[in-house]
Amino acid sequence: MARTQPTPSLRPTIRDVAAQAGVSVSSVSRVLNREPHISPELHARIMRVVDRLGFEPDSAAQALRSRASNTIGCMVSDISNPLYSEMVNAAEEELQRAGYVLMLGATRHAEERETAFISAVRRRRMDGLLLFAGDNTHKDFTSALATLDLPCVGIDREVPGAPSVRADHRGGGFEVTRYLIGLGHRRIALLTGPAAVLPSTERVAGYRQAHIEAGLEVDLDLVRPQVHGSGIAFSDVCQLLQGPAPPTAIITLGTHMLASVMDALASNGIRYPSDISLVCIGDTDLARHATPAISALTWDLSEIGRIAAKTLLERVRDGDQAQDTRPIYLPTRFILRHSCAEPRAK
Amino acid sequence: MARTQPTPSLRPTIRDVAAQAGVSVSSVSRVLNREPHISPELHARIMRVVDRLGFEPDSAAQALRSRASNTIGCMVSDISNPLYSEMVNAAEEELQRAGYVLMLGATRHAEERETAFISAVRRRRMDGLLLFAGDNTHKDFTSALATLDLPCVGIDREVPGAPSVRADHRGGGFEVTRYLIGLGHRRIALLTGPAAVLPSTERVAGYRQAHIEAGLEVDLDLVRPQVHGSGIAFSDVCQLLQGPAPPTAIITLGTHMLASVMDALASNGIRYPSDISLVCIGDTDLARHATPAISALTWDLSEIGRIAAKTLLERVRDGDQAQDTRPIYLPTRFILRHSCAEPRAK
DNA sequence: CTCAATCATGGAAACGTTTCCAAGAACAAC
DNA sequence: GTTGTTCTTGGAAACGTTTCCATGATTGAG
Repeated sequence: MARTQPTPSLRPTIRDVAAQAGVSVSSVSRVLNREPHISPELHARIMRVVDRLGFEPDSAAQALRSRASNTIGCMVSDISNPLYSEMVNAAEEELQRAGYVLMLGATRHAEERETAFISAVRRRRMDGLLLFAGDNTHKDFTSALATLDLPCVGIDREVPGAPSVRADHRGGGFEVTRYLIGLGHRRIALLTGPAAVLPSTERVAGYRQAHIEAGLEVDLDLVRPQVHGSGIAFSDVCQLLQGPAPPTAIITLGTHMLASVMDALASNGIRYPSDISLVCIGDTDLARHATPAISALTWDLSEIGRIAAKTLLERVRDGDQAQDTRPIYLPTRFILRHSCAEPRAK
Repeated sequence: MARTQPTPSLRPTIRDVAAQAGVSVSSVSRVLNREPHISPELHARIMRVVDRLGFEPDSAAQALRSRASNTIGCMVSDISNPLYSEMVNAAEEELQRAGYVLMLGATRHAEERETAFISAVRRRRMDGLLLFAGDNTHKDFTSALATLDLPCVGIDREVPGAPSVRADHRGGGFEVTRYLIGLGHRRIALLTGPAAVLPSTERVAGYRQAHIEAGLEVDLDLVRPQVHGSGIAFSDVCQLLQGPAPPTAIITLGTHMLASVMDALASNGIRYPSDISLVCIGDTDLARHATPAISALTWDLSEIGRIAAKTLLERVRDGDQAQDTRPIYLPTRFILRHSCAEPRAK
């Protein structure tokens, strides 16, 4: 954090441009900001000098004076998760096109890093905030966020007073569960993310709903929210398989988790679809190319990222009048492959 | 870009703190910046007010005055590529720990977006720049970069005057090729990224070297640099397989490309390892869990990201004296699985 | 022809920090 | 007791923009 003594800048300032063009500083500013009431001659004269000098206005000075930094914050728990990186990628493209730069804050699920990022957002005068799925029980974070008073958009996350863009995880969970129930399964394990994260909450809700509609009880022991990382699913699956009433079907996340579920099946000598049915949430190369190929629930990640970015930009531009905070839902799609069958007769 | 009229800030400024504590503004600044020669009483009095008011210094003003933004730029072609997102993730962690924020610029392989990002780096007074692998024939970008005069670190990329952190792609390419040659293969296809990107260049060099050491000719028709995206590998593989002298082994990138190579094999009725041998570069869930499992070349992505970030931070802190620009190499590791065999006797 | 409105520009005051400079107090050395 | 140092603090000038206000030149309505 050691600050060094400022050296005289080598870069031309707006004053240099004004001097060389023989006009006032405010005229240069007006030309650069495309304000009305400027004569063509003045415009041409100034732009010539701007080009010749290669003048680029200083963002810090602009932000200081005008209170806008052309910067959007992006808070995500784990950018190395392909689900997130694909959404971030699409969002960044949209923001870049509009002249904004994306500031990335990876929280790694730690609330202190979430609140720290909020502080950075405020100090840096970011113009908007993209909030990706995260633990909604973090109270300190929620209250820090509330003090922010900044255009926000939630992605697979509820944000008080802000719109959100979400895949229909509840509907997806429902559809997959209903499909498995329809095949005759009665003990369906659900391996999903941490319970306090919206997609998981919704997924479990869909799962329950499917059971209720079929008149079945839900055995909560079969619902296994996984802490982050890939190691845990393995032992959970082993435990379920070796328990007194093992599941006949497993629904699991496609990213990270699917691989360790497959490992667990293999090390217990269990094969799909004959011994157990398998569905994964979030399509992956692995799901597509495993043998047999694995049925998967999928949705358009890029589209979510794009819509979120566009929605946020609208709010940034319109200021406070944008009060439509209804969530935007994107459908999921169930891709049937060859990983499911009727359960074995007992 | 429409700027609104600045409203009187609700947030306390350093002046408010000074007034409430009954001290001068410069004293507050000194306390906040941990400068020496401050009496404990003054320190306590100021910090009390800082805490009570929840004062957070404004980054724009700091950047304007001190010419440091505590911001690191990160230029990457495609953040949705798991190879990159994992490195970025590790780098971000390191930077965050040091109090820096990462500004992401995804170029999507377009030179205009590369130069635009350089401009953003300058305008925003970023303190350093992480440059991920990209097309090294982009002259406009190279010259724009040269004018920047900022601490940089290349990742799987050469940057004039700056150190770089790289996996030993040449060694990896050599090792894999030698292994396949050792099995008896004489026609080994190499599907890699665009030729002008360092890892591909190096990989091809290793591939050639292995051929030369074995006294074999290199058939350049077998070396297929792929343009970005996954579609192309499919047709390239089909073309090779259906050609007059099809390869008996394929080396392909693990990310994106492996899946379409497998598709191409399947649709030509060709099975590995019996009909053809297969190795992928960059380990993935798919490589691990395909049947048979696919031998893969791997390396430590997180470590690369961490080292790059640390190296950059050193350079940012030390200013210009850090003149060691030797590349830092990380080893690759070849994981033998069951996707290779001796070529069929003709 | 007058008076007001609009246009086109310039001057200067912000924005919120850091840092230079000055100055008094305390302290040490002679 | 004088004379330098070193501490400790305050005042004020930057940093590079945007934007308010002022001013003279046009224009238009009556």
